[in-house]
Amino acid sequence: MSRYNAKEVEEKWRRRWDEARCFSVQEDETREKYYVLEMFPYPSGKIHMGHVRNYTIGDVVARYKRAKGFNVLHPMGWDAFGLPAENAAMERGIHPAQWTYDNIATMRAQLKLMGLAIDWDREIATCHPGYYAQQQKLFTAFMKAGIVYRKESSVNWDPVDHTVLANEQVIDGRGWRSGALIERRKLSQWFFKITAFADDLLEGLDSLERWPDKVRVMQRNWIGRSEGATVRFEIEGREDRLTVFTTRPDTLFGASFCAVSPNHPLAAEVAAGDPAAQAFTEDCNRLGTSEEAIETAEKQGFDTGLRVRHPFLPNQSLPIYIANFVLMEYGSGAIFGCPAHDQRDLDFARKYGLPVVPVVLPDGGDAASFEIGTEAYTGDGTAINSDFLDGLGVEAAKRAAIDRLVEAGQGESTIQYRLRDWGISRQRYWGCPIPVIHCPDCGPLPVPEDQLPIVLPEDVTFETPGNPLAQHPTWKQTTCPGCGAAAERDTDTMDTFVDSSWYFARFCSPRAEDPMDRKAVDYWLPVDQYIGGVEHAILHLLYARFFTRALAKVGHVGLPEPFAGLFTQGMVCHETYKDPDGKWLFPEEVEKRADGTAQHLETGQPVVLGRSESMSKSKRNVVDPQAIIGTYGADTARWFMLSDSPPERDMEWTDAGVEGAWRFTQRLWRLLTESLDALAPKGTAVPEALDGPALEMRRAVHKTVQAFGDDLEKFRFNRAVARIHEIANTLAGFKPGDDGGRFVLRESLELLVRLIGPMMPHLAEEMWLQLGHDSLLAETAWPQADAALVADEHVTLAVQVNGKKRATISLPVDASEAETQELALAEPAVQKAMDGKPARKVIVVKNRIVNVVV
RNA sequence: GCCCCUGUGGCGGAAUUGGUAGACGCGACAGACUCAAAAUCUGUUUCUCGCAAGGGAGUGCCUGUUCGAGUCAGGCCAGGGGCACCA
Repeated sequence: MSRYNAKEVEEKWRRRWDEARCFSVQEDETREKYYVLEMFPYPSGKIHMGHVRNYTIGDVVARYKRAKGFNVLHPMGWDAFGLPAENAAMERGIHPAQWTYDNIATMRAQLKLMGLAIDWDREIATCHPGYYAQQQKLFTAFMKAGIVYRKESSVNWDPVDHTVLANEQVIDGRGWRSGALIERRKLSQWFFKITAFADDLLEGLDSLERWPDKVRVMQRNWIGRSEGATVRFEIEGREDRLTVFTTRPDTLFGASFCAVSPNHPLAAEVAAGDPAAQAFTEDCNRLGTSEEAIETAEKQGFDTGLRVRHPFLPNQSLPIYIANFVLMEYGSGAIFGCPAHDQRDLDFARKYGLPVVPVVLPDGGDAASFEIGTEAYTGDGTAINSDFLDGLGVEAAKRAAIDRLVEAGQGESTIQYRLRDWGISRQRYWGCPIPVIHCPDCGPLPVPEDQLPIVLPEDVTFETPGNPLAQHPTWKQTTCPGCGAAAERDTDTMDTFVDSSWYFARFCSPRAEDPMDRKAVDYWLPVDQYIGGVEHAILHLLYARFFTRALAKVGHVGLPEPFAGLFTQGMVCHETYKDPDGKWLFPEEVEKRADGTAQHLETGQPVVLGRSESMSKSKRNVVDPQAIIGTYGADTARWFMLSDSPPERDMEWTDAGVEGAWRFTQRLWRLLTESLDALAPKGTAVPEALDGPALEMRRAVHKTVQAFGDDLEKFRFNRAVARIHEIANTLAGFKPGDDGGRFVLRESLELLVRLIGPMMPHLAEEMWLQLGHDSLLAETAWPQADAALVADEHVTLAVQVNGKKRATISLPVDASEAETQELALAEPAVQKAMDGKPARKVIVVKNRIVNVVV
């Protein structure tokens, strides 16, 4: 028989699966469901190796669970809104919709080449009105439920492009596209009240047992819950008070100043009457929020001349500064400074000559001599110099201080979060329009449901900078749903993270007239296994968790957590190449030599080999999946993706590795074709007596079936692959002598084919056909190992003398300790190592090991 | 600065969770087949001493717990990731 022709065979089976509609699913209350989902792709143009890895892993899970009898939902869609489409429009004059749908068509075709077990009937694209119309309904429902609100906030404003930029789009204080100096501007924007769910999102993490710890830790830190106290300082000579949040109310007696953010109302008030203060706050704001600016900026303050009264010491007062390191966004935008026990406060106090009074004594320290030098003491200890707190530990002192604050009406215990509400307004075209009408009299009102959807106008221009929606001559003009007067639409669109915060729910009923069909989501949700890159560990996954809670609140779903299981796969890396001028080169431009050096294929110039890095267009270290699939077939690409590296770790893409995978597919095919003449007929019963090599072979295969299943359950695909190699090696050396042997050969091959089905589905189907089956392997149940064959009859165990292996012995499973010991001591090598000395102790661990201590 | 993860052959990685370290693959070397090449097949491949039989060392480093440590504990070192003026 000829070599395996991947191209022909793969095409054939993809057609068969399509024709049989294998992967279309419906709700079926009589069957247990399993929802596998990989993070849907952004249609950037072409699929990359990261997609191949992601969807291969998901497809193995989907096909395996299907074979196990689950009703498997495995859908695909497109995260299709976003800025790159607008950039393409500006650069090449293509309409964003055109660009996006073209890319989707290309990428869909590429994904189909992979042979994924996907229900394509459920395909969705977030840029399609059928999707974002539903999202607008959700927005208005959230508005009514009080989960959405409008607030003025300061944003990064690009004065050249007339747009708001995300922090990541501001580089060294300049817009990434325009290069213009970014201004801070106040804009009214829509916010999702994610902070209302902060505690619930935090607690929910504990229930996510099938999530990586790493992701849970990252989310926990991001939410950043801090317990502490609010203190309301009386301001001398005024009626109002200065509200401050602190996690260390126990250090109040060490307070030597208060400070407010340059954006604090009090700072604004002072600045209004004092040009020097005005100049200072403006200076602070100019520095902006870029990381480097923060890193290098010195602590600076401006004394307002105002003073607050100490809450526990009526005769003492503290100065109020405006300080550049106090954030308006966290707490109340004001702090009290205790220099002795906070490094930042200490730096500030030293600079402005403020007192440094230690109020926490480290354990074992001496109160009389304890002094603070250049380092604040932030550890545990006992309160000193603190009146009624003296002698208490930090925790007890915190409680006592809070009790006293409450008694005096000057504060209370408070919980603060680092998490901030989610601003979703974007001044861009290619996104979901925010369904709100602004009326001069009635204010902002949700668009009534019967007027939804608000569809994006197609006739927009990208020639002038700014938001095309705002510039459209007529689109925004409408009437107020409240009073009927002329009013304007909100011209902002939603952050694209909103689109991806509920798509998994839409997949349950992708064509429903409402955002979702409650019966369908109740059946399918939660996603049993979600798979994607760890780069989404915080934002996307947190937003989706928040969104699900919000959906529950408005009655669309009945559960808080969208993803019961999460798997974060590693990246695909490749060596990097540079020519002598330092220009990056594509792998296909480089020829590697046997001696480890490399040269440029066309010019013959030497090539500098760089370290392996995550594949990226900018470093050109990319390999095109379509080319690989064209050369070797999808099964080979899938197999290589699963080999060697554990899926959670970064993997290295190498030519040698792919070729190895390709050789193995050929080897499997040869193994089958060369065995066909020696097989027992299909359906032959298990022979009554099997012994010798045939029995050994049969045992080995059944053990593989058992172990392979365990590996898949635990996402240990690389070990599962290794087991297939092992059993293929064993099978290649197996010679079926008699009818028993012929039976075992058939059984072994059939089991092998069924195991590789989820990983190399096309090859497996073809082999299944060659083995004489007319049913689809995709519709065949997962094999069950025979428990009697999996259990060992004999074990080999090591014999150690003083912890050093000296021999191995073989004996029946569960042999008695006495028997084991006797056999172990009888080994010549053991006797030699004991050197004539008597055994002081012999440790026998049944079926494991013997250790002789002399 | 704070939090988290990872260190095993030339390389990717296994190791029944405290019990035979290096499965499986890649690469390399030797051989078979071939006019030749490719493909395929058979060996060898942690380091080290030795012709061999056989010994010794070995999972980033140090200390400990244990009959026994890649695995557990403590302390270092190195690499990676996340957060970061968060009061």
